[in-house]
Amino acid sequence: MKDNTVSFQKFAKRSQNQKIILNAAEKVFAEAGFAGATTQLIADVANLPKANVHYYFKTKQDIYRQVVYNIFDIWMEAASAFDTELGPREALSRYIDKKMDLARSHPYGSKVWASEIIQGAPIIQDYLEGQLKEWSKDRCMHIQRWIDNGEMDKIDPEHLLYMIWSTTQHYADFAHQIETLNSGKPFSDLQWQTAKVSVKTIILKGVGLSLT
Amino acid sequence: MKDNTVSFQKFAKRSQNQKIILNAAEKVFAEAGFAGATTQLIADVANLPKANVHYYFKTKQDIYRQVVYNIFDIWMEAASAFDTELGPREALSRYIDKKMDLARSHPYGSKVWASEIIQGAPIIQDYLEGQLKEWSKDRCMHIQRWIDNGEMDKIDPEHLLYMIWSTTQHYADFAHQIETLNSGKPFSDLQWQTAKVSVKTIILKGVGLSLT
DNA sequence: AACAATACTGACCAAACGGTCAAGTTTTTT
DNA sequence: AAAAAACTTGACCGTTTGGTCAGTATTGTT
Repeated sequence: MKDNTVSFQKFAKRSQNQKIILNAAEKVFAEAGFAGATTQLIADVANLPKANVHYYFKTKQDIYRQVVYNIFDIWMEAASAFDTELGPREALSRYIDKKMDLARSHPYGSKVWASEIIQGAPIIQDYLEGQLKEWSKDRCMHIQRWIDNGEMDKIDPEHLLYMIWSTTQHYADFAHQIETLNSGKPFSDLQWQTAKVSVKTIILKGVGLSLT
Repeated sequence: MKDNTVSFQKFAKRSQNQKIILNAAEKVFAEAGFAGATTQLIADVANLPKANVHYYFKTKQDIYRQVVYNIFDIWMEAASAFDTELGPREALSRYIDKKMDLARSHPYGSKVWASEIIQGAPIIQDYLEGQLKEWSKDRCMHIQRWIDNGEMDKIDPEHLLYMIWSTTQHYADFAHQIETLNSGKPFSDLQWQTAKVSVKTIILKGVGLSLT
């Protein structure tokens, strides 16, 4: 009983501080890029001395690596919302919903991901070639099947995926631009809802599916 | 006659070297981000000594500023392809075409632009609030008019613009990811054409317009 | 040919950075 | 209670970076 408690607390402390650091780092990496992010700034945002940050993570790259891995995990979890057993309308609709929710709830993560890819995926390349490629191929295959079944228009599945990715992530990555064009104000609940509906309407109709 | 030649050559030399530096810088900024780009690396890519780079540009920020301004100009030039006098189908179709061409011909510029916005537009904010906002408002107004005229579906014009921006720019900004999913090979001419057609087909049909 | 203006460059420097470390404190185990 | 393990931190250090500068070479002007 006592042992369990102790062990748990030990684990909790370490894990908790790492989480604080990673959250701070995600924000700093998103706003400054990998090179522009300083360990000092990450420490400041985490409200810890710099040396303490280095106690939990050996190098800046290690922090960055962990941040990117976490993002990839969240992305892959959302990817499972693309449930091909539901049929094209429901599957695509739910997937877009999930990705829009993610754009709103994890804007920093999305930005870090975007920067990582823009700069040639120096860290995450393995995952792109592995899990992401596998997932994409599988989903493209199912989309093609729907097309062959006459359930939707003849569209190159690959480009449909890219359109969903780009459009949804745009609301996170380019949030600053969107906010500027929105009189400097972040989207309201209603505006997010409108965005969601607009995206789903255009894409679903665009591939020959109705919304309802 | 002689004066003209001399003046021209003087001008040409300065302007030519600046162009070499800016081209190198665009690539370096795209691949490393602002902070990760070193003046030494820019100089190496431009095949010049670092001190020579600083002879033409006082600071790294000055180079970056110029690169971003140039990109904005190119973007605004493409924006004029959105000719509202043509009617929705032609206007949107040509605009998408132009943006896809730009994604292919100026991938570095697009990446620098994306990074600048992701990081909060520290340099280009004035232009976002000025020219870009004006342009967007004007185009949204015209789209709304088309909708009111029954020429296309009732879609929030703002989100239609975002979809076009994000989808087209995705082919530049996420080119590395796309290439990875394409067996590590860059898009062929045919694949670019397929991409163009796919994007136009989905978006145009998605807002109630046919391609032909 | 003499002069002036522009172009070029190696050597240098202060500042900032990632990372280390020794000396401490707190927590856990025995 | 005392030993061990984990955590915390200010001070420090080698390296890298943006930027300078003095001196040279080249080009243009008179």
